[in-house]
Amino acid sequence: MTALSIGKLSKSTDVKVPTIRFYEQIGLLPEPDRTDSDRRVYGDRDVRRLAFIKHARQLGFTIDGIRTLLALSDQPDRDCDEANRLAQEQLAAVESKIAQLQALRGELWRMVEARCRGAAADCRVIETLADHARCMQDHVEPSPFAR
Amino acid sequence: MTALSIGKLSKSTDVKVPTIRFYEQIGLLPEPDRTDSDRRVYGDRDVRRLAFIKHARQLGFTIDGIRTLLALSDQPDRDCDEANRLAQEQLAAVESKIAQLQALRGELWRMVEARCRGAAADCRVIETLADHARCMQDHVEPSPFAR
DNA sequence: CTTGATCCTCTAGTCGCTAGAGCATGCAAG
DNA sequence: CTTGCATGCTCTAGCGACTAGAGGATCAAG
Repeated sequence: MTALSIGKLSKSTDVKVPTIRFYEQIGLLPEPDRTDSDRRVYGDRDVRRLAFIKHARQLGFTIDGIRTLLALSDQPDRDCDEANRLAQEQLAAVESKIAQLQALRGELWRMVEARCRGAAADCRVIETLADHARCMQDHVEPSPFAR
Repeated sequence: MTALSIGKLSKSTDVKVPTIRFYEQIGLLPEPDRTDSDRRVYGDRDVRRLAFIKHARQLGFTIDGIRTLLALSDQPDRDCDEANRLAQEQLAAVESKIAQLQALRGELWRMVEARCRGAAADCRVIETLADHARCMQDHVEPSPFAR
């Protein structure tokens, strides 16, 4: 059973030290034991939990979603419809975000392609931005997933 | 020359009233004239400027990028390398974001596909999240573009 | 004239961190 | 054993881009 300082935990999970403290503060990570001089001491459980959190964040789950997922995995006797549902939702959000970004990419392509070489007066980039009618696809609301 | 209240401007550009005031506060929109009773009065110029801003935001430009773009379009005698550069950057950011999201989508597909029907104890969703080794692609840093 | 919509300013909250101040400790080199 | 730097601690404030709410003034329709 390894005992890790916050710095070691940070290195072994690739999550920054202030972020770990932040996760503790908002209750995503349990309050760890402390040394005599008040330093946090972590164990393998914490490494696994933090890795879980990190992975879920990378997949775009919100902190709240992760909270649910963690509660689920902490009580493994419940059924996991909730987890499936969250994953589904996440997938739908990612897919709509992709679709939206592909539309934006199209428009940016046109802008970059038509780029001007002269004065900004008839700069295509600026003109395209100024005249929304130029763009063919409708833009979508920024998805709740973003970032 | 139409004179618009902030509410009319909001409706005609589909930008919320508080957002318009916020844009004024941070200097993206000029301070408009006021009526005797201190209400903001806008004109066509403002409609165009706000539409420009909205469009650029939808394309993912940051407020700072938009500030540059607006400065460029306000001084049309300058050349527009800067605008081209910004558009290029934006395109690159969007493309990398798409690639990243496609990787995430792949992983979420696998999670959703393998979804369990029993107890959370061996829930694939949770297990996948817990065991990062399961995922084939490396996750990328969230791009600066997101949202 | 009344009522409800719209407007005003100001402050604070959102999300998920990140940065900094101002200290206390731990550890290795000299 | 001292020096000095890395790491740790708590606390507060900041980021981007809004959004929400309080508490009040004004406008326009019926």
